[in-house]
Amino acid sequence: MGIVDEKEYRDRVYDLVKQIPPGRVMTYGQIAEVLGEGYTARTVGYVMHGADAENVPWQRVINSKGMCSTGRLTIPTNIQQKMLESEGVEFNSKGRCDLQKVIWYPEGHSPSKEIPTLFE
DNA sequence: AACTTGACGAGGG
DNA sequence: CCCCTCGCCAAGT
Repeated sequence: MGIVDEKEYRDRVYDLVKQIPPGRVMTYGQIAEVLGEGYTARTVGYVMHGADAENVPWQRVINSKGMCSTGRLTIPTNIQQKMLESEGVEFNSKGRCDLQKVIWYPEGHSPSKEIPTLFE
């Protein structure tokens, strides 16, 4: 009808992130892949800036290497990792976690490419 | 309206 | 494995 009932670009990202269970993670690229056209890993990362204000579990979104990408801006380095560790995600000395263990996909979606093994 | 900036990722060296 | 470059696209200047 008249009023646009489409969700805002950002809300689609936030809604998906809210579905990630504690102790599990999704990567930026994975989110872009699930949401489809118009989304790229880069833009997903960009919209995540407003996530904490929207009550979104932003700490559950990490990069494709299994590392936390925060720490360059206002968010102190390692805060994200600490938050994930407190929900049970383990990181090695290089700050990487085993994506094969903790990565999460929404119902109906599965990995489209190989998930790299964590090499201690 | 043009240019710059990223909480990214794949590929090459 | 590490480092650099390039492509990506919304948002802010």
